Amino acid sequence: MGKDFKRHLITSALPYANGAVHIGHLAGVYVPADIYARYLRLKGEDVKFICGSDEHGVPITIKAKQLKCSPQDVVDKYHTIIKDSFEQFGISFDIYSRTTSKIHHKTAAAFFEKLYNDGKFIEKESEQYFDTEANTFLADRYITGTCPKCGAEGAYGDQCEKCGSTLSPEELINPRSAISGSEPIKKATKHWYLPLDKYEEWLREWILDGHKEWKTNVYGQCKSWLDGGLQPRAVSRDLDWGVPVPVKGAEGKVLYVWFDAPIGYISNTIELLGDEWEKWWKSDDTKMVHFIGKDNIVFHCIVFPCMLKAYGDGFILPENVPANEFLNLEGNKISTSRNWAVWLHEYLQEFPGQQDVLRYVLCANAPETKDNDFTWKDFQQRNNSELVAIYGNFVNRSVVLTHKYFGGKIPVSNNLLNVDKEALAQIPIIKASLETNLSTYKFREALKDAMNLARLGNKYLTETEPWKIAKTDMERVATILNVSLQICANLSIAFEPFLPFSSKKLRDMLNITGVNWEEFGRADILLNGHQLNAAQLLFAKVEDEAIEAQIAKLNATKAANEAAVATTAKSPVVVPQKEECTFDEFAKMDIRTATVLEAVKVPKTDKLLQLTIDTGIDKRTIVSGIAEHYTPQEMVGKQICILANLAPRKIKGIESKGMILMAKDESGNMKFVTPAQVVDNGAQIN
RNA sequence: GGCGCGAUAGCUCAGCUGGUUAGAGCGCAUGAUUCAUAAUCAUGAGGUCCCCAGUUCAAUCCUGGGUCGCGCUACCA
Repeated sequence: MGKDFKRHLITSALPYANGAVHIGHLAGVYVPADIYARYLRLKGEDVKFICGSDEHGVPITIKAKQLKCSPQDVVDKYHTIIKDSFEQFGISFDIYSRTTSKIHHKTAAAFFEKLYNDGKFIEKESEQYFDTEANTFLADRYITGTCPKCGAEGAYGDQCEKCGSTLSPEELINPRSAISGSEPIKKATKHWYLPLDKYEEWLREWILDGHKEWKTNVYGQCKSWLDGGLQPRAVSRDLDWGVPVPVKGAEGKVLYVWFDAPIGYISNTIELLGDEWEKWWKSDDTKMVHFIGKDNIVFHCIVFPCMLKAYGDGFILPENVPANEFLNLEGNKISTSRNWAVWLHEYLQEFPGQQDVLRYVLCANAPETKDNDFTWKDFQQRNNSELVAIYGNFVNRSVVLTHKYFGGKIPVSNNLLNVDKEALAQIPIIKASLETNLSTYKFREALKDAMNLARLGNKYLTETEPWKIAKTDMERVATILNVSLQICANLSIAFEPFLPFSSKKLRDMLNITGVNWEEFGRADILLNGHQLNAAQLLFAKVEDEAIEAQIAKLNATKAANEAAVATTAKSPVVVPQKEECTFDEFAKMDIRTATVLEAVKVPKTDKLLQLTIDTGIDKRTIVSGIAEHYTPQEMVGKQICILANLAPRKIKGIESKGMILMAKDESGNMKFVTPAQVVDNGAQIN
């Protein structure tokens, strides 16, 4: 905002190294970030574009277990795939490192240590699930069970991959340890928390007053968090994979990934620059921008800034956080677990040399303001009728004609007529629009600007018709082609941030090297008499077969998914028998019949019913999460079975004394258990 | 359930602080053209600006309510 920045630090979200990168990641984060970075470099700005793999956290340890290898093996595998595919795709990171690096461990530990020594954390004990067999605490991801929302088996303690709901371990039905398969118990453990609430006022001022120009989704999300009041957030976890907490008595604890990962931006900068790094993180004249997806807003706008603020020592804050929405694929959400994605490393193999096509389509269709849909038909159409027909075709026309009439030498421009002047005058106008759009993160619009330059070229050629004039006035033809070629040279600059491979190809054709933004807009980039190289096509048509093959591939995935669902429906996955228990243990449970007297929905909840029941011994209240399966009216008068002596618990402020026994099938339908015939209330069940 | 963001031509999107006939690209139709990867250029058809109510001389834009999509977040002893 008018501020004069000396350098630009650009970060893009660290991809999680338990899978490859797909078009959703690219469209949301890496393509826009790369365009931005390339643009600034072209302008001669001092730029560092930082990224790396995020390699800690529980999902990776689980993946390792599934694959029967070490977590290190997992991250090695995916880090390599991700790094290679980014590189081939032309994402121009200055460094792509990883959080398992020594330097990151050292940096992250030191960061924690300073905050710890400065008394910036609070310590708290809490109850966590603990696996008695494996003798270890269980992170959310290490607990599996039945999803309470969709009924799918194998949901994780933090999320169900089938239906995508966010969960907490307590919600899982029939929780099991992912390590031993046993039923976990609750146990107290100590952790450190960053008291975000202490930074609320400061955040308000910084974001709500100071950054009204942020995208509405980002600003609104931040405001929502701040208005809701911030809570202390745990920064450590009981786990053996990650950066160990550098404090005495913290054995078996590591930094929580969200604390660890953003420090990766810093450690990767250190790895890249050595002692120079501080200039990039601690100078007011550095402009830092985080490119992320919308699910990451809170970490980059609230949590990480609090960490930097707590650390102090001159750390700068992001100037902007242009978070994008999500990209869907053929009408459905992209899903790694369901393999519903277009994987970058597969695309690179199946469409060799066509990086720019995907870059173009993902930018043109980027989810900047709302979720968007990627379809292969659209991909084909944009390639064939935009890249090939407009941009590629114009360049081809210009170069082919020049070879035909002037042996491939730049012809001399003579008297410029009005048409020529008008065409050339458009170039700086387009440039200005590009600059505005790029600097405000409107990459879709910016790409349109660049395309308009190619349109201008086609229009110019059609209006001037050099192939007709060639019969009478070669001098005029020389001027026309000179102008056309100057437009081509400008195109190679305009498209450089978006389509670097094609720009390079175009420059090779024009036989020029190097580009800089400064030249953009000029009509004398190519000198008279300069020899061009042979014409080659900038873009190839994408044939129907290629698209059909991709769609067939997706259909196969869909069929496989449906088959998997069908199989589980036919032969339901039955949860294995629990650990043996003694008769005494069973006898401790007081299970008996009861009748529902009243039932009401608990206000402001989706799933809770408050039931008044007659247990034979008393009338009591039970809160049960069955509102999605039974209406209150249905429940009244029904005889049910309850666990009567379960320790009472407050749910939504209501004391619930006991639990209703429910049977649940594969698709998540819950049915209460009832005696075959009505019996007296309070009848014991053994 | 709470909160946030979105909803504008067949598709993808612009529409600044409310103001005469709501714009662009692609697709479609018609015409022109043939240097070019049957590419290009011109013209045109296409919209209850999600719905309802309100404020206003005037609302796509403001207010209230609702519907749908997505994200964050809460309850399941």
